[in-house]
Amino acid sequence: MSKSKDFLRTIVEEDLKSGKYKEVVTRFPPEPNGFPHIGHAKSIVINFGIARDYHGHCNLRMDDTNPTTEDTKYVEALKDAVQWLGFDWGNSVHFTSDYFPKLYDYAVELIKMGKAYVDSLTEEEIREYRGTVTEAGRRSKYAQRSIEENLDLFERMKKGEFKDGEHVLRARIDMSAANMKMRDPLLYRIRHAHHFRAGDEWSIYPMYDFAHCLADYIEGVTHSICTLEFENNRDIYNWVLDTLGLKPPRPYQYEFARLNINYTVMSKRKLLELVEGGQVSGWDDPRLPTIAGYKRRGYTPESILNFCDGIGIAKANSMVDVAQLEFSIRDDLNTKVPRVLCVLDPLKVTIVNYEGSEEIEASYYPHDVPKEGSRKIPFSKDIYIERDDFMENPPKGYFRLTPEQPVRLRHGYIISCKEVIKDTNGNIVEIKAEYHPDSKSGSDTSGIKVKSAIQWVSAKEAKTVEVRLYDRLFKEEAPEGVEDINPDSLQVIKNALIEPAVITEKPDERFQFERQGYFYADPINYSDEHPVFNKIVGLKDSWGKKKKTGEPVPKPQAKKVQIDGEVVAMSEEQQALFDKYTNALGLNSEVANTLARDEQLSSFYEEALAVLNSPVGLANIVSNDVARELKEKQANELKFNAKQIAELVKMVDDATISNKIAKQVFEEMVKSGENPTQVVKDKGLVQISDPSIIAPIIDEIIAKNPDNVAKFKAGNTKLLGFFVGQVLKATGGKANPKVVNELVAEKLK
RNA sequence: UGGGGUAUCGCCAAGCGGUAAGGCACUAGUUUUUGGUACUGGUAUUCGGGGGUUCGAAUCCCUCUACCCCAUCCA
Repeated sequence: MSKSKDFLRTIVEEDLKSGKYKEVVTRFPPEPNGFPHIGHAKSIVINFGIARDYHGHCNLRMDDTNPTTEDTKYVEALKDAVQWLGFDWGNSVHFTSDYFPKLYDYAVELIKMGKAYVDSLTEEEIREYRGTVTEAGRRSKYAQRSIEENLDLFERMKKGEFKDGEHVLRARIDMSAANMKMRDPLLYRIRHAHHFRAGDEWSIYPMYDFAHCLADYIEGVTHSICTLEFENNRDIYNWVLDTLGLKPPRPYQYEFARLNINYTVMSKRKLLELVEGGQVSGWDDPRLPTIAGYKRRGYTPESILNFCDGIGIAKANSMVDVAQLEFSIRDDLNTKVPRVLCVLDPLKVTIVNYEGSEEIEASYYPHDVPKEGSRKIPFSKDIYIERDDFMENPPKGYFRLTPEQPVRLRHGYIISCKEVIKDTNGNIVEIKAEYHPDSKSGSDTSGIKVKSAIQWVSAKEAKTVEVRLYDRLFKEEAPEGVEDINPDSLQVIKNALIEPAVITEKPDERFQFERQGYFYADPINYSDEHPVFNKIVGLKDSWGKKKKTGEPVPKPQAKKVQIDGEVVAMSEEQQALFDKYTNALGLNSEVANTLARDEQLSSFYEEALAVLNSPVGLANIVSNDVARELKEKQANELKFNAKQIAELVKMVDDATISNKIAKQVFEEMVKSGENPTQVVKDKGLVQISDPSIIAPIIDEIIAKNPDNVAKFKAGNTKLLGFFVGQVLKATGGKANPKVVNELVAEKLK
C-alpha cells in the first residue's frame, strides 16, 4: 500500500520511533448528552483505528462532567455505535466521573501551589472581568485569598455548604493572556444536581478543561485527539499537566477538522431540534446522519468505515459531498446483496397469447458477483411492470417498452406491446402485449434484439409490501434549520409489488431491487404480514441524468477578484534603512523591505556586512534563511552568528560551493553551530563544476530514462528539472547546477 | 479589532526544493439480459493573490486576501 498516511499517524509513528512512548493509547471521549452521528464515527475510526494500526489500545470514555445534560440512555447509544462499527473498548467503559476523587485531589494540590483560587464573583462579573478579545481582563479581588482560605472554601464547596454559583475554583494563569481561554479558567463549579452515575455524592463538578487532560493522564493516554475547536484549549491542557508536574510520560493534544456533509446537519443542537420538533420520527430516523439512523436505514458498518477512510484526516474545514457516502454504501452492497424484482408503481400488462403458468429459475446474483444462490420466479399472463418502463411517445434514446419497441422481462421472455388501454381521462391503465415463446432467457432463439430488460412481477403471486423512499432531509446544501427541510424527504409506497421469494425465502435482509436501488427490511416495522423496506440508496441512474440535462446548466462562476489591502507604512527609521539598502547597497526592494522592517534581521545583516562586503549575497540569505530561524527564536538563541553567515556567503561568492550546498550547510549550522568552512570540509561538499566529470553522469541518467527523454523531446520541457534533479541527486548535490543545466539542455537537444 | 488555525480540480485529499498522487463527482468509449457493475481513456502548464530567493518553488522568505475557532459556571 502506497497510501499516504495522515498527519496524526505521522506524529504517532514518530513518537513511537523516538521512544517517547512505548505503546500508543488513544481514547474516544464523547459527552453522553446526545446520539452519536457520523461525525462521531469519524472520530471513532481515527482513535480506534490508530490504536489498532499501531498495536496500542483505545479507551471508550464518557466525558460526564456536566450532570444537568447527561443521561445513561446516551451512554448506551454511544456504546452501541462503537460496537456496531466493529471496535472493542476492552474490559470496561471509562467514565470521567470515576475520577472525581482524584480530580479533587489534583485541584487541592493546585490550590496548595498557589495556582488555583476560589473566586466569588457572580457569573456576570466573571464575564465582565474577563475582558474582550482586544482588551485585557482584570483579576478578581478574591484571587488574593490565602491558600488556607482557598483550601477551606473549596472543601466546603465540596461539602455542599454553598448554593449553586456562589463560588468557583479558578486557575491562576493570566488575565491578560491573548488566548482568552487562559484568563484564569474555571476549574470547578457548584452544581447541586443528581449525576446519572455519581448520584448525589458531589455538589461540585470539574470543568472540561480541568477534567479532560487529567482523565487522559490517568488513563495513560498518549495522543489526545480532538476536533479543531479545541485548539485554543490546548494551552490549558498543557498548563494543567505541566503545572502539576506529573510524572511522564504524559499525553499531548492534537486536533483535526470535524466532519461536515452537505445537505445535512451535524450539530447536536440541531439534531435534537429535529427529533423534538417531530420533523423526524426519532433519533433513528433513516434520514438522520446519526449512527442509529444509518443503521436503521440499512447502511453497513463497512460502508461507514470505508467512507471514513476515503475522506481522509486533515486540518482544513471542509464539507464532504453526500455522493461520497452514497458511493461507499453502493460499493459495499454491490458485491454482497441478492438482486430481486420489485415494482414500485405497477402498470398492468396482460400477455394475450400466454396461457397457464410456469416458474423461472433465476440467480440472485448477476454474472459479475461471484456468489451462489437462486430462486424461482412465477410467470403468468397477468403481470405488472413499472409505469416508467412504458411510454407511448418515447423521447429519443428511450430503451424500454413502447408500441414499436419490444422489451425483455428480466429473466423471462421478450414482449411486444399490442394495445394501450386508457381510462376516460386518457391515463394508461393497461397494456395488452404478446410474448415471444422462443425468447426465454437462457434459451433465446428468437433473434429479437431488445435494448433493455425490465423488472416485473406476476400478478397472482406477487406480494404487497410497503416501501419507504428516503431522500435527503434538506433541500439546501448548507441547511440552517427547519426552514430548509426538503418536503419530499420521505415518500411511502404502501402497495409496491415484490416477487414472492423475497418474503417467503428471506434470503437476506438487504436487497438490490433491480434497476432501482438497495433496500433494507426495516428492523422495527417489518413483519411477515406487513413487510416494510427502507430505501438505502438508489442505483446510479445515467438515464435519469441524461433526461434532466435538457436545460443548460449555466455557470456564472465570476472569477474572484482579489483586493489587495494596504501595507502598513514603515517607520522613519525603517524607511531610512530601506532607502540605504536599495540605493547604497543595491538590494532589490523586496529584500530591503524584509530586512528594514525587522529589527533583528537588520542588525544581524549589518553585523555580517561589517565582516564581508557582499551586500546582495548576505541580504538574500539573511532575509530568507536567517529570517526563518528568527521567527521561532530570538537572535541570542541561535547557534550560529553573523560572522559565520558571512563566511558562508564568501564561499558562495568564491564559487567554492553552490547555493544549493549553501542551504545544506546552513541547515547544519542551525543544528550544530559549527563553522561553515568546517562543515564543507567534513562533508566534502566542494562543488563540482568540471564538465568532464558531470557529463558521464548525465549520459547515465539519460540512458536510464528513455521514456522521459522521449517526453522531453516531444515538448515536455518541465522534464529538464527532472534530469537536473537526478544528476544533482547522483552527485549528492555537489554538481554545479548551472553547469548541469547547460549540459543537460545541450545533450537533450 | 487581539490570539489561534486553514487555503492544492466541482467535493475530499497527497505532496515537505527536482515530472501536480489517489478517491468521489463529471465525461467519452468497451463489456453487459440491471441505462447497475467492471474495464479503458479524458479531465489543475498550475497550488488563495502579488512580490522575492534559487539553475529550479505548491514546498523557503515577505506581503496582502478570504474563511473557521475563542469573550458558557457547555464539551
